[in-house]
Amino acid sequence: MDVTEADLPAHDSSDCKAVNAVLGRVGDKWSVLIISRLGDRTLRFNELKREVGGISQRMLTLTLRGLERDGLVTRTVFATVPPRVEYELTALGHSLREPVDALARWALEHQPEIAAANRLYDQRSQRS
Amino acid sequence: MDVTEADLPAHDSSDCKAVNAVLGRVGDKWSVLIISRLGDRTLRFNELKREVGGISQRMLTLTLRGLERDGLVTRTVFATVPPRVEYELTALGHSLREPVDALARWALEHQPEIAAANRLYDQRSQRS
DNA sequence: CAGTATCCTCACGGATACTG
DNA sequence: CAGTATCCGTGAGGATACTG
Repeated sequence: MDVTEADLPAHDSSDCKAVNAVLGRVGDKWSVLIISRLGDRTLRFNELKREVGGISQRMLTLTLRGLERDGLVTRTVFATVPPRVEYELTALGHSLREPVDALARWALEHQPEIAAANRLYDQRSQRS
Repeated sequence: MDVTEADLPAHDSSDCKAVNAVLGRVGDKWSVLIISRLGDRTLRFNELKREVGGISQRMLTLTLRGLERDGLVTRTVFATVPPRVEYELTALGHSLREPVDALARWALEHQPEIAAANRLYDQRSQRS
Protein backbone atom coordinates (compact mmCIF):
# COMPACT_ATOMS: atom_id res chain seq x y z
CA MET A 1 0.00 0.00 0.00
CA ASP A 2 2.45 2.60 1.13
CA VAL A 3 5.60 0.66 0.49
CA THR A 4 7.53 0.40 -2.72
CA GLU A 5 6.72 -3.22 -3.32
CA ALA A 6 8.57 -3.47 -6.57
CA ASP A 7 12.06 -2.90 -7.82
CA LEU A 8 14.31 -1.22 -5.36
CA PRO A 9 18.02 -1.16 -6.24
CA ALA A 10 18.09 -4.93 -5.73
CA HIS A 11 20.21 -4.75 -2.62
CA ASP A 12 16.88 -4.99 -0.85
CA SER A 13 16.42 -8.55 0.31
CA SER A 14 12.92 -9.88 0.84
CA ASP A 15 13.51 -9.59 4.57
CA CYS A 16 14.17 -5.90 4.24
CA LYS A 17 11.02 -5.50 2.21
CA ALA A 18 8.97 -7.19 4.90
CA VAL A 19 10.47 -4.96 7.56
CA ASN A 20 9.89 -1.88 5.44
CA ALA A 21 6.28 -2.84 4.91
CA VAL A 22 5.72 -3.03 8.66
CA LEU A 23 7.61 0.18 9.30
CA GLY A 24 5.42 1.82 6.71
CA ARG A 25 2.32 0.63 8.51
CA VAL A 26 3.57 1.92 11.81
CA GLY A 27 4.54 5.19 10.19
CA ASP A 28 1.01 5.53 8.89
CA LYS A 29 -0.83 7.79 11.29
CA TRP A 30 -4.28 6.34 10.64
CA SER A 31 -3.26 2.69 10.93
CA VAL A 32 -1.75 3.18 14.35
CA LEU A 33 -4.69 5.23 15.59
CA ILE A 34 -7.16 2.62 14.38
CA ILE A 35 -5.20 -0.23 15.91
CA SER A 36 -5.02 1.56 19.23
CA ARG A 37 -8.75 2.30 19.18
CA LEU A 38 -9.51 -1.33 18.37
CA GLY A 39 -7.24 -2.48 21.15
CA ASP A 40 -9.94 -2.24 23.77
CA ARG A 41 -13.03 -3.42 21.95
CA THR A 42 -14.50 -4.10 18.55
CA LEU A 43 -15.99 -1.10 16.80
CA ARG A 44 -18.35 -0.41 13.93
CA PHE A 45 -17.37 1.68 10.93
CA ASN A 46 -18.88 4.95 12.06
CA GLU A 47 -17.96 4.41 15.68
CA LEU A 48 -14.39 4.10 14.50
CA LYS A 49 -14.76 7.22 12.40
CA ARG A 50 -15.98 9.17 15.40
CA GLU A 51 -13.40 7.76 17.81
CA VAL A 52 -10.45 8.39 15.54
CA GLY A 53 -11.64 11.86 14.64
CA GLY A 54 -10.49 13.83 11.66
CA ILE A 55 -10.26 10.88 9.31
CA SER A 56 -12.15 10.99 6.06
CA GLN A 57 -14.51 8.19 5.08
CA ARG A 58 -12.25 7.34 2.21
CA MET A 59 -9.10 6.96 4.28
CA LEU A 60 -10.90 4.99 6.95
CA THR A 61 -12.06 2.50 4.34
CA LEU A 62 -8.68 2.29 2.64
CA THR A 63 -6.79 1.93 5.89
CA LEU A 64 -9.14 -0.74 7.19
CA ARG A 65 -8.79 -2.67 3.92
CA GLY A 66 -5.04 -2.53 4.27
CA LEU A 67 -5.13 -3.69 7.87
CA GLU A 68 -7.52 -6.47 6.90
CA ARG A 69 -5.28 -7.51 4.03
CA ASP A 70 -2.33 -7.78 6.38
CA GLY A 71 -4.33 -9.93 8.76
CA LEU A 72 -4.29 -7.34 11.53
CA VAL A 73 -8.03 -6.71 11.58
CA THR A 74 -11.12 -8.76 10.86
CA ARG A 75 -14.17 -7.35 9.15
CA THR A 76 -17.48 -8.95 10.10
CA VAL A 77 -20.62 -8.09 8.17
CA PHE A 78 -24.01 -8.66 9.76
CA ALA A 79 -26.70 -9.07 7.13
CA THR A 80 -29.16 -6.78 8.85
CA VAL A 81 -30.82 -3.63 7.72
CA PRO A 82 -29.35 -1.17 8.19
CA PRO A 83 -26.05 -2.99 7.67
CA ARG A 84 -23.76 -3.53 10.61
CA VAL A 85 -20.04 -4.08 10.13
CA GLU A 86 -17.72 -4.71 13.02
CA TYR A 87 -13.98 -4.39 13.03
CA GLU A 88 -11.84 -6.28 15.49
CA LEU A 89 -8.14 -6.76 16.07
CA THR A 90 -6.80 -10.22 15.28
CA ALA A 91 -4.25 -11.94 17.48
CA LEU A 92 -1.64 -10.71 15.04
CA GLY A 93 -2.97 -7.20 15.37
CA HIS A 94 -2.82 -7.41 19.14
CA SER A 95 0.73 -8.71 19.05
CA LEU A 96 1.78 -5.70 17.00
CA ARG A 97 0.74 -3.42 19.81
CA GLU A 98 3.66 -4.49 21.99
CA PRO A 99 6.52 -3.23 19.79
CA VAL A 100 4.47 -0.19 18.85
CA ASP A 101 3.87 0.62 22.49
CA ALA A 102 7.57 0.20 23.12
CA LEU A 103 8.18 2.82 20.48
CA ALA A 104 5.55 5.09 21.98
CA ARG A 105 7.16 4.74 25.40
CA TRP A 106 10.52 5.62 23.90
CA ALA A 107 8.96 8.70 22.34
CA LEU A 108 7.45 9.86 25.62
CA GLU A 109 10.56 9.09 27.57
CA HIS A 110 12.86 11.02 25.27
CA GLN A 111 10.46 13.75 24.30
CA PRO A 112 12.29 16.34 26.43
CA GLU A 113 15.62 15.57 24.77
CA ILE A 114 14.09 15.79 21.32
CA ALA A 115 12.34 19.05 22.10
CA ALA A 116 15.58 20.46 23.48
CA ALA A 117 17.50 19.35 20.40
CA ASN A 118 14.87 20.99 18.22
CA ARG A 119 15.14 24.29 20.01
CA LEU A 120 18.92 24.22 19.87
CA TYR A 121 18.95 23.40 16.18
CA ASP A 122 16.39 26.05 15.35
CA GLN A 123 18.10 28.86 17.19
CA ARG A 124 21.42 27.91 15.62
CA SER A 125 20.09 27.91 12.09
CA GLN A 126 18.34 31.18 12.80
CA ARG A 127 21.53 33.24 13.10
CA SER A 128 22.30 31.87 9.60
CA MET B 1 8.69 17.78 9.32
CA ASP B 2 6.44 14.93 8.34
CA VAL B 3 3.89 15.37 11.05
CA THR B 4 0.93 17.68 11.13
CA GLU B 5 2.39 20.01 13.67
CA ALA B 6 -0.54 22.35 13.74
CA ASP B 7 -4.23 22.13 14.32
CA LEU B 8 -5.56 18.62 14.55
CA PRO B 9 -9.09 18.29 15.89
CA ALA B 10 -7.73 19.36 19.26
CA HIS B 11 -8.24 15.97 20.84
CA ASP B 12 -4.55 15.52 20.08
CA SER B 13 -2.62 16.09 23.28
CA SER B 14 1.00 17.17 23.07
CA ASP B 15 1.97 13.66 24.11
CA CYS B 16 0.20 12.26 21.09
CA LYS B 17 1.99 14.72 18.88
CA ALA B 18 5.35 13.64 20.24
CA VAL B 19 4.52 10.00 19.67
CA ASN B 20 3.27 10.73 16.17
CA ALA B 21 6.45 12.58 15.35
CA VAL B 22 8.54 9.57 16.33
CA LEU B 23 6.26 7.16 14.50
CA GLY B 24 6.62 9.35 11.47
CA ARG B 25 10.39 9.16 11.72
CA VAL B 26 10.33 5.41 12.02
CA GLY B 27 7.87 5.19 9.15
CA ASP B 28 10.28 7.16 7.03
CA LYS B 29 12.21 4.68 4.98
CA TRP B 30 15.34 6.80 4.60
CA SER B 31 15.62 7.77 8.26
CA VAL B 32 15.60 4.17 9.42
CA LEU B 33 18.06 3.08 6.76
CA ILE B 34 20.44 5.89 7.65
CA ILE B 35 20.20 5.18 11.36
CA SER B 36 20.90 1.52 10.80
CA ARG B 37 23.90 2.30 8.58
CA LEU B 38 25.25 4.70 11.18
CA GLY B 39 24.78 2.11 13.89
CA ASP B 40 28.15 0.52 13.30
CA ARG B 41 30.38 3.45 12.53
CA THR B 42 30.45 7.10 11.55
CA LEU B 43 30.14 7.79 7.84
CA ARG B 44 30.79 10.66 5.47
CA PHE B 45 28.10 12.13 3.25
CA ASN B 46 28.94 10.22 0.10
CA GLU B 47 29.80 7.04 1.96
CA LEU B 48 26.32 7.21 3.41
CA LYS B 49 24.89 7.86 -0.03
CA ARG B 50 26.62 4.79 -1.42
CA GLU B 51 25.78 2.55 1.54
CA VAL B 52 22.14 3.45 1.61
CA GLY B 53 21.80 3.12 -2.12
CA GLY B 54 18.99 4.57 -4.18
CA ILE B 55 18.66 7.76 -2.17
CA SER B 56 18.90 11.09 -3.95
CA GLN B 57 21.34 13.74 -2.79
CA ARG B 58 18.43 15.94 -1.91
CA MET B 59 16.68 13.41 0.31
CA LEU B 60 19.91 12.41 2.00
CA THR B 61 20.53 16.04 2.95
CA LEU B 62 16.98 16.64 4.07
CA THR B 63 16.80 13.43 6.08
CA LEU B 64 20.14 14.07 7.76
CA ARG B 65 19.02 17.59 8.68
CA GLY B 66 15.88 16.18 10.22
CA LEU B 67 17.80 13.56 12.18
CA GLU B 68 20.23 16.21 13.32
CA ARG B 69 17.40 18.49 14.36
CA ASP B 70 15.90 15.74 16.48
CA GLY B 71 19.23 15.12 18.15
CA LEU B 72 19.62 11.64 16.69
CA VAL B 73 22.68 12.40 14.60
CA THR B 74 25.65 14.73 14.89
CA ARG B 75 27.18 16.49 11.92
CA THR B 76 30.87 17.25 12.19
CA VAL B 77 32.56 19.45 9.60
CA PHE B 78 36.33 19.26 9.13
CA ALA B 79 37.67 22.45 7.63
CA THR B 80 39.86 20.71 5.10
CA VAL B 81 39.91 20.85 1.35
CA PRO B 82 38.12 19.02 -0.02
CA PRO B 83 35.58 19.31 2.79
CA ARG B 84 34.99 16.34 5.03
CA VAL B 85 31.72 15.93 6.91
CA GLU B 86 31.10 13.04 9.23
CA TYR B 87 27.78 11.85 10.51
CA GLU B 88 27.48 9.90 13.72
CA LEU B 89 24.66 8.55 15.83
CA THR B 90 24.16 10.28 19.15
CA ALA B 91 23.37 8.36 22.33
CA LEU B 92 19.73 9.24 21.68
CA GLY B 93 20.03 7.88 18.17
CA HIS B 94 21.52 4.66 19.46
CA SER B 95 18.78 4.27 22.03
CA LEU B 96 16.17 4.53 19.30
CA ARG B 97 17.59 1.44 17.67
CA GLU B 98 16.26 -0.81 20.40
CA PRO B 99 12.54 -0.22 19.89
CA VAL B 100 13.05 -0.07 16.14
CA ASP B 101 14.85 -3.40 16.18
CA ALA B 102 12.04 -4.81 18.26
CA LEU B 103 9.66 -3.77 15.52
CA ALA B 104 11.93 -5.27 12.86
CA ARG B 105 12.05 -8.54 14.78
CA TRP B 106 8.26 -8.54 14.99
CA ALA B 107 8.11 -8.00 11.24
CA LEU B 108 10.46 -10.88 10.51
CA GLU B 109 8.79 -13.16 13.00
CA HIS B 110 5.29 -12.59 11.65
CA GLN B 111 6.21 -12.19 8.01
CA PRO B 112 4.80 -15.62 7.11
CA GLU B 113 1.43 -14.81 8.71
CA ILE B 114 1.26 -11.49 6.93
CA ALA B 115 2.17 -13.01 3.58
CA ALA B 116 -0.46 -15.71 4.08
CA ALA B 117 -3.09 -13.11 5.01
CA ASN B 118 -2.17 -11.15 1.90
CA ARG B 119 -2.59 -14.15 -0.37
CA LEU B 120 -5.89 -15.07 1.23
CA TYR B 121 -7.24 -11.53 0.94
CA ASP B 122 -6.11 -11.19 -2.66
CA GLN B 123 -7.62 -14.43 -3.86
CA ARG B 124 -10.88 -13.63 -2.09
CA SER B 125 -11.21 -10.19 -3.61
CA GLN B 126 -10.35 -11.67 -6.97
CA ARG B 127 -13.57 -13.63 -7.33
CA SER B 128 -15.29 -10.26 -6.87
C1' DC C 1 33.38 16.43 -1.52
C1' DA C 2 29.30 18.08 0.27
C1' DG C 3 26.12 20.28 -0.46
C1' DT C 4 22.13 24.11 -2.44
C1' DA C 5 18.72 25.54 -5.95
C1' DT C 6 15.20 24.57 -9.25
C1' DC C 7 11.99 22.18 -11.80
C1' DC C 8 8.64 18.71 -12.34
C1' DT C 9 5.90 14.61 -11.50
C1' DC C 10 2.57 11.86 -9.41
C1' DA C 11 0.34 9.64 -5.84
C1' DC C 12 -1.52 10.57 -1.13
C1' DG C 13 -5.30 12.06 0.80
C1' DG C 14 -9.40 15.52 1.58
C1' DA C 15 -14.11 16.94 -0.03
C1' DT C 16 -18.17 15.84 -2.11
C1' DA C 17 -21.80 13.17 -4.11
C1' DC C 18 -24.07 8.98 -4.87
C1' DT C 19 -25.81 3.86 -3.50
C1' DG C 20 -27.19 -0.95 -1.63
C1' DC D 1 -25.10 2.51 8.02
C1' DA D 2 -21.27 1.50 5.41
C1' DG D 3 -19.47 2.11 1.99
C1' DT D 4 -17.91 3.37 -3.53
C1' DA D 5 -16.82 6.78 -7.18
C1' DT D 6 -14.90 11.00 -8.71
C1' DC D 7 -12.53 15.18 -8.69
C1' DC D 8 -8.91 17.83 -7.17
C1' DG D 9 -5.02 20.33 -4.47
C1' DT D 10 -0.88 19.78 -2.10
C1' DG D 11 3.53 18.34 -1.23
C1' DA D 12 6.98 14.54 -0.99
C1' DG D 13 10.59 13.35 -3.48
C1' DG D 14 13.47 12.28 -7.98
C1' DA D 15 16.48 14.39 -11.66
C1' DT D 16 19.45 17.77 -12.98
C1' DA D 17 22.52 21.65 -12.73
C1' DC D 18 25.35 24.64 -10.22
C1' DT D 19 28.85 26.09 -6.12
C1' DG D 20 32.28 26.83 -2.08
